[in-house]
Amino acid sequence: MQTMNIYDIAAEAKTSISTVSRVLNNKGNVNPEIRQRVEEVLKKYDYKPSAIARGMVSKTMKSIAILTVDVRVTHYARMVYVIEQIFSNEGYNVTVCNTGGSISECGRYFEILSEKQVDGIVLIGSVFNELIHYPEMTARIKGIPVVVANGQVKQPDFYSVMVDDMKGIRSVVDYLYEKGHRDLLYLYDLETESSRAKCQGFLEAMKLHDIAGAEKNVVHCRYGLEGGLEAAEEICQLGIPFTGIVCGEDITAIGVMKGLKKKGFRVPEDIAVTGCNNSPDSLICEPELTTLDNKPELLGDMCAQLLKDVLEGRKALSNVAIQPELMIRGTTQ
Amino acid sequence: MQTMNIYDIAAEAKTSISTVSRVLNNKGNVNPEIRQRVEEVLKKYDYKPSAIARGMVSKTMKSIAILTVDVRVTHYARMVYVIEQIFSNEGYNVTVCNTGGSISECGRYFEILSEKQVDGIVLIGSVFNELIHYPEMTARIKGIPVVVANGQVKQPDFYSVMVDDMKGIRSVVDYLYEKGHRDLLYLYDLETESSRAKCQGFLEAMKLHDIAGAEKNVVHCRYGLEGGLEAAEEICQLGIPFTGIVCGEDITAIGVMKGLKKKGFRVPEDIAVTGCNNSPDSLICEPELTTLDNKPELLGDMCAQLLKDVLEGRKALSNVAIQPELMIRGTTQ
DNA sequence: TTGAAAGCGGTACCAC
DNA sequence: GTGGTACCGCTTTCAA
Repeated sequence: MQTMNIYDIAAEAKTSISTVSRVLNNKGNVNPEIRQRVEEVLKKYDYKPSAIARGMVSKTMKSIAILTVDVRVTHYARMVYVIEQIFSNEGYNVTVCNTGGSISECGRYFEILSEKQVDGIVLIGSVFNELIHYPEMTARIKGIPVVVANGQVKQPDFYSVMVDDMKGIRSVVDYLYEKGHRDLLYLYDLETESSRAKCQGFLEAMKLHDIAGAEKNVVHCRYGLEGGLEAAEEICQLGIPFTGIVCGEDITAIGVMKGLKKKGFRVPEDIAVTGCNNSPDSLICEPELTTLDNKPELLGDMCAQLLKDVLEGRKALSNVAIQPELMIRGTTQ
Repeated sequence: MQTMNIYDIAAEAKTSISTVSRVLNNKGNVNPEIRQRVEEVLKKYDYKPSAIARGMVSKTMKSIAILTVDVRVTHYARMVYVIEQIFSNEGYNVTVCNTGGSISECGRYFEILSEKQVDGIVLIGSVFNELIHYPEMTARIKGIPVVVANGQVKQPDFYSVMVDDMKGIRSVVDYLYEKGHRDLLYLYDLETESSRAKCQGFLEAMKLHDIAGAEKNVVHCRYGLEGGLEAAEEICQLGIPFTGIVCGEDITAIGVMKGLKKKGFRVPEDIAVTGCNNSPDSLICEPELTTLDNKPELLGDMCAQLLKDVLEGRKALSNVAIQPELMIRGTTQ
């Protein structure tokens, strides 16, 4: 049994394809008797209309794409998950693209996605801010609505949901200040808009607390556990003139903590450590990590809703920024 | 400027759509002069052929789907990543579906995917073994090749790449035995084919070492950190008649370890703990977790290659099973 | 209420 | 080499 098309169904039900189409989509009036006949044939062959043929006329396959640096990063996966659930519920399918942070990879995806006429795109990660410098890339998806999660690309059809990273880190510093910490180090790894905002939040908070010279206390290291370990090494060479280390990422914070412990320092007794992301990792390490929850699920949800609004013609420009929330755990006291 | 189609291009280049199609696909011979003309028009309008229209005749949109319980689980995300990279390199796009482990969700996805005529499907996770009991579900994707990662569904068009979980756990027990352990507990959480194989591996290994009554030492707990903590509680109530705990999942192992430490037990001095998956988590916890590396990247790679083989008409039935490898770390001695 | 027919934007076959 | 044309499988308009 070859796979049936609408003509076969019409023939077997002794009617026209127009009528079959009508019962298929519940559109227009159909004589109950004929409808009955058609439905029987439909069932008999377990007929499924071709989404491709349908897409040919409707100009949409009901699909969206998510571009992310790497789904293996839990923080991104959490957003991908939420967005996928929301859109799959509406009959969309969600294609996932790992760009590795490379703009040219991103461009390659844009090309394919535009040929496949996806309905919308979600860009996860503030790396995609760079796109603003590559109009020849964004030109490839002209007309396709794009939602950037925690990033802004000021171009037509680009929308954003922001996370207030700056304020978030400020609240971390405020908290540490309250706890009596004055000598804080800020450790960042990735160099994205988001990490810059965090860094700025650190500096602003220090200034607000009248702590001078905080600029010297901003240090860069490689991303990840290894990066954190290396950073701990360096920090120890400075003789640890700090009572607290504020990190831009949980995993780096965890690495730093491991490194410090290896060197004989106690966390939090000798030195406090904080991370950012409220990742599952932060509950695995010991002590559990005080971290900034930037609510990836909420972010993903808001991105999905915003994109849906745009696709369905609503003009709901979400301007609210997500406010991270401090999760106080064992690495600070 | 409306988006151009092949007719517009042909008109502007003063030729026929056939010729445009030829230069587009580099098929057949085209007079260099005309080709030149066509290419100019193509460039001028930055023309992109519609993949949907193309799909209409070729019956494929060059897309595959990956079904997984939950991409937020790093172990799955690692496979998704690898498969996505391989297929996107070939011009495919990869849609990701989170079934939450529910067969009916899986069925819903099958329906959509079959309407969209994906070229192939990868099922990640041995939960999908259940499908064998739901022929009405698999009927929905009749004709679409499916590769199951570490699972087997004996039906036409279903292919498998297996991981030898049983042997893997056997090697864990062997190692612990060598280290002098005789009283081992096996802790499992999920109830999948894979977890059953692991459990069987445990029992077989114990039998091979002439340790009787191992069946009583198989305990179930909830999945995850919490589950592990609860399990530790229970185990402590047994008075810990064990010197080692073999776990089916890293995260559960980590939970158990945390729980035991809270109760004053030392790992590995008082009790050894092992996990399974060689997840990043296993490097975060302290001490670092001895764990079975079941090589998700390799598994993903092999699934992708197998699917490609099938799609491209090669009959490369991969029968080799992946052999997990023991990563010895700090939780055993 | 129904059906014929015109697209949708390509591919591929077949004359010329 | 080139162009006409018949599909691919639907939706939609328009007469009947």
